Amino acid sequence: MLSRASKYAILSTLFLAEHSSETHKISVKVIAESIDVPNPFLAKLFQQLVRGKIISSTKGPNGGFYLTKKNGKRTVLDIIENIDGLSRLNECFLGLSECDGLNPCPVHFIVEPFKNGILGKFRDLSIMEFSKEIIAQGRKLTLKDISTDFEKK
Amino acid sequence: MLSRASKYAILSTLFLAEHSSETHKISVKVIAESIDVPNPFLAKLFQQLVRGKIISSTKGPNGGFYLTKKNGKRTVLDIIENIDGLSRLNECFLGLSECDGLNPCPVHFIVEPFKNGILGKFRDLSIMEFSKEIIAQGRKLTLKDISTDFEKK
DNA sequence: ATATTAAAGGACCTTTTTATCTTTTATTAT
DNA sequence: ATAATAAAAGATAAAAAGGTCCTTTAATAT
Ligand code: FES
Ligand code: FES
Repeated sequence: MLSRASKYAILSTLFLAEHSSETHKISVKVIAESIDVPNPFLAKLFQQLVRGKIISSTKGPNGGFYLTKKNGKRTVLDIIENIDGLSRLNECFLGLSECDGLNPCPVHFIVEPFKNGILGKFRDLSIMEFSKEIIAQGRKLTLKDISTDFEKK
Repeated sequence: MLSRASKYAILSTLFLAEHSSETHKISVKVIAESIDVPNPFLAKLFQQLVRGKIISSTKGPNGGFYLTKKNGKRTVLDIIENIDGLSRLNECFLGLSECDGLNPCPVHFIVEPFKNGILGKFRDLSIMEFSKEIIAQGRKLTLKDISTDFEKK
């Protein structure tokens, strides 16, 4: 449904929301390691997110990526739109050319409320609001296998 | 979430459920054209479904693919398992390594009931039951753009 | 028996997605 | 000014998914 690229972009942007600021920029390297995403691939994604004004960057020493207040008001849906385009979110679960009530596939009426739920959340909450929710719930958004953390302990 | 291959396989098997029988076998070509799926690609998928005993085939004149009574008792989930494996169905929507309540991603509690709904339907209904539902509702499961049908009219 | 038909099997090709590498450009601390 | 730093840009590569083609095998109608 979402490409890996989108997922990386979402998690990384939420990471910036939580850990960066205009006075504390973060390099791709740090982010890539924190959430366990391939470094140069993430760099590419970030370039595109910067062009889409979803995140911000500055070059040079103490440079890196960060969110401005304005950036924080963008939505997760903006990220998806920027990376994957919106069409992928609206695909029929079984591949029919149209996903709507006109010629619904056998699972359409299970899929539709889910889609609306996800879409609503991605569209109506800003990145910053989204992030606050995550912090409040004490979640760790990393692709690292958390079980390895337990072992290390 | 599902590969295109799985989707093709599901729609094609449901087509067999509706249109084939032990005395009326259908060739890949006919099916591929009916639901608008690439012919040789579908042939490969069917080979695999036959090996998985989800559909049946006979070679030679009047040969083709069909469902036995036993085949009809298999489930859509069997098809998915046979083509994609089950892991793809259980992936976290945002790519976290585990999708469960332990470290749920921000949309986990929207995703989970959906997954359960889909999974339940795919697991608890046999292919034949599934098909009857579709017939009762008068659905057309083809990948063809239906709007072109309107134009042709 | 033979020709015909349609699936099975295996090799191969294309496109898309994911990932990497190298060079250039901008920023800033010294 | 200069060196160091980090992103931008662009070219390339590897992997996965999707799709095609050709030869072999099995079934059957004649
Ligand atoms: S028509 Fe298939 S999910 Fe909507
Ligand atoms: S943890 Fe992300 S969907 Fe379940």
